[in-house]
Amino acid sequence: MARKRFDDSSCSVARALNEVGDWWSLLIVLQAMYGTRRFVDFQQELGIARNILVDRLCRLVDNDVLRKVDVGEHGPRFEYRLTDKGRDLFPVVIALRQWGDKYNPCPEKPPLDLRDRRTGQPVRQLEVQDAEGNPLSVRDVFVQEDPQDDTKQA
Amino acid sequence: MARKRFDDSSCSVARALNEVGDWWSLLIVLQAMYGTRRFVDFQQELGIARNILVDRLCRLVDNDVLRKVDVGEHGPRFEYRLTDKGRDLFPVVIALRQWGDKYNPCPEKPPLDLRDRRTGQPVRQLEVQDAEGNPLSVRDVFVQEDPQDDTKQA
DNA sequence: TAATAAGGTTGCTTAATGAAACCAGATTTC
DNA sequence: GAAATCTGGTTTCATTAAGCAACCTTATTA
Repeated sequence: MARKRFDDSSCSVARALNEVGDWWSLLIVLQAMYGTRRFVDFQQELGIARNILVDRLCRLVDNDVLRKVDVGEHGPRFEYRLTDKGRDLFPVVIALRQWGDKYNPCPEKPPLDLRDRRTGQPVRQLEVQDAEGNPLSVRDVFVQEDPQDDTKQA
Repeated sequence: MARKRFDDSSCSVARALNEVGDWWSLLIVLQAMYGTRRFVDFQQELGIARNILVDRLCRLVDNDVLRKVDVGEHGPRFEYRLTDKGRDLFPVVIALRQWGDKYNPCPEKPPLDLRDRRTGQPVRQLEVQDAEGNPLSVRDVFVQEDPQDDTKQA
């Protein structure tokens, strides 16, 4: 049967995964962050099947993560550009990258070295913080229960 | 054909997605962060098919994201608990949650209110920062090229 | 002794993935 | 000016994975 969707889930993580939680969407967003904008370039850099790429690009455009722009001087030529919503996936991608670098480093080459364009300094390790900026682990947080919230759902 | 895997990809994001990038794995990790540990509880709270749950739990255990513990006093009774590696997905989950809350809020109820257990203060918005703690956007960073790294791959 | 619970496994159906072929409009090349 | 090329797809088809429901085994409870 069809893959289950979470459009109406009360969990925002589930709803987020609904938009970018498949195998390709986040990688497409990542490529876009690297500067890729054209259909053929996504196809070649990711090695994704073309029909799947069409499907994912359309879905990302529908979900306002990418914007399809006709940049053709003579004849149609399209670019897929990140929207603000798409750019706001930056922390998600960085969090995944740092986790991957920590636990599944590539044996052959060092991890990609992301740096601040202005200072040349490396990007800081992401962490969940409290109001004062102190690091928080899973066990340090709780869900403030809402009186109206009768049932917890996925 | 089979879904493409990224085990050998040079991109750590791709390798990370290989482990937790399908529709269910991250939600299972999320549930585990909420405190769920038992097979039936995962099944009921997520509404996932049992065979798929078996598959995902096994994969997460294989990838050292979860640990399967026999807690049976008399007879087998199992718990699936987060490992350190699994707990380190906290920033990923929080980043996704904050993104989801910002762009796809649930119309009926307010977003889950995550708070610091110690102070009761809400969790701070995640952001990518430079060495001094200033926020960085996608456009503020670049990849420090490695001399040995001849080809960029997905 | 029967019923229930935990933790799966098996079979079946349907949906999604991937490869490759094809296609149409525009452009460059010969 | 005809042929080849590029871009951005669409179509077809074989394979795989997801979802559902039924079943199964061991252990506990009624």
